[in-house]
Amino acid sequence: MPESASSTSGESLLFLTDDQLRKGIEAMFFAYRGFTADPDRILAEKGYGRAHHRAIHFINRSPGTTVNNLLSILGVTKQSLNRVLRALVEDGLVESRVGVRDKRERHLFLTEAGEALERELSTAQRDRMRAAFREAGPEAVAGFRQVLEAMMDSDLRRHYTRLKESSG
Amino acid sequence: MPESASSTSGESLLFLTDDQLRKGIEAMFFAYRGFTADPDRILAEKGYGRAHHRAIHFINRSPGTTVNNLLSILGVTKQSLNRVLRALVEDGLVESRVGVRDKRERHLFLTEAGEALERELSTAQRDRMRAAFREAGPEAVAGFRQVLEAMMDSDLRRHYTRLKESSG
DNA sequence: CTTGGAATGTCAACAAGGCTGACATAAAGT
DNA sequence: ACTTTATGTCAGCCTTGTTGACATTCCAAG
Repeated sequence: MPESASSTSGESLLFLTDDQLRKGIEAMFFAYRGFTADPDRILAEKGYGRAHHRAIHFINRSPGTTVNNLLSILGVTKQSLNRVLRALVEDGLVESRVGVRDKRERHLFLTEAGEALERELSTAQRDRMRAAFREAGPEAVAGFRQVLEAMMDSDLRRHYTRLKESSG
Repeated sequence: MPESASSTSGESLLFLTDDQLRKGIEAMFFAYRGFTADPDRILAEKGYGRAHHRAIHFINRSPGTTVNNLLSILGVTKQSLNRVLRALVEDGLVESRVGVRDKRERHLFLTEAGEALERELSTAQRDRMRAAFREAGPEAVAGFRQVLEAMMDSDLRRHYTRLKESSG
């Protein structure tokens, strides 16, 4: 039986009790389902999955990015990403250009059609996020972001921070 | 081009700009990876996956729950859950008892071994959550929970609230 | 009481998207 | 030129989602 946080210093660390932590864990679980629900529906209609969404999202955020860079952001193997990218290229949503300086690299761009899908997906996801933000208020949103950032692995936080600062 | 929140009323709704929403979305994505990373490592060692973790977690939370109840919490098909439960029962982590009143139902319990694994997993996950909570502070944690609750689908929020109130 | 439908859980087969291993090509170092 | 390194592709496996078919149990209508 873990008896950790309950018996620490003295200055009201009640928010660190196992019970509070468990609530945080369950909140994370249920909220993530809501977070992905709307894009998932759109993707299913078009025969894509969450993996395609992630690729589209980050290509849109960093047009011209290489496959390798995308890999380190997404944290999957290149073989896995390759399958998804191949489908997107075949369907004309993503363009893959061989590198000029280094011909081993492929630079990735969304086509017009790819941008259209990206807008559809991100609009749906933003609508949900906006409703949640509005309901909770700006103070809560600041706390939300602080906790999430503290929960990231440090190498992922690097990616997050870089993206956050570009056009933020 | 979505031009939503930027042009709303007048009282400092800057936290609802598309850019702020995008940061929230990316924070959710990267944080969830951290959230699952530690249990995933433990599970992989033992030949289990995230699906097993979810089943173990909620059986521990509601001992004697039925398969059907678990289904509505987890949001997967009974066939999918059944595969996972079968493995856990075969490995002696979960006990499945035929219902007394209604023999169609199976009531689920963790065995000693199941409880041991549950503790190992939840301790790892709580450690991460505790570090994040401590770093962010109690105010941030309150906001974190508010936003997550607002992001849930209403039927999932029902489950969350019921669990939250039991032993909370 | 029996019989037909609803609820519950199980088995089989398939698809998406992770994974590792083997390999092709291009660049870079010796 | 030749090996080493980086990058991307192809093949095949595993987990965990999915639907479809089915067995059992319960319950309500006849």
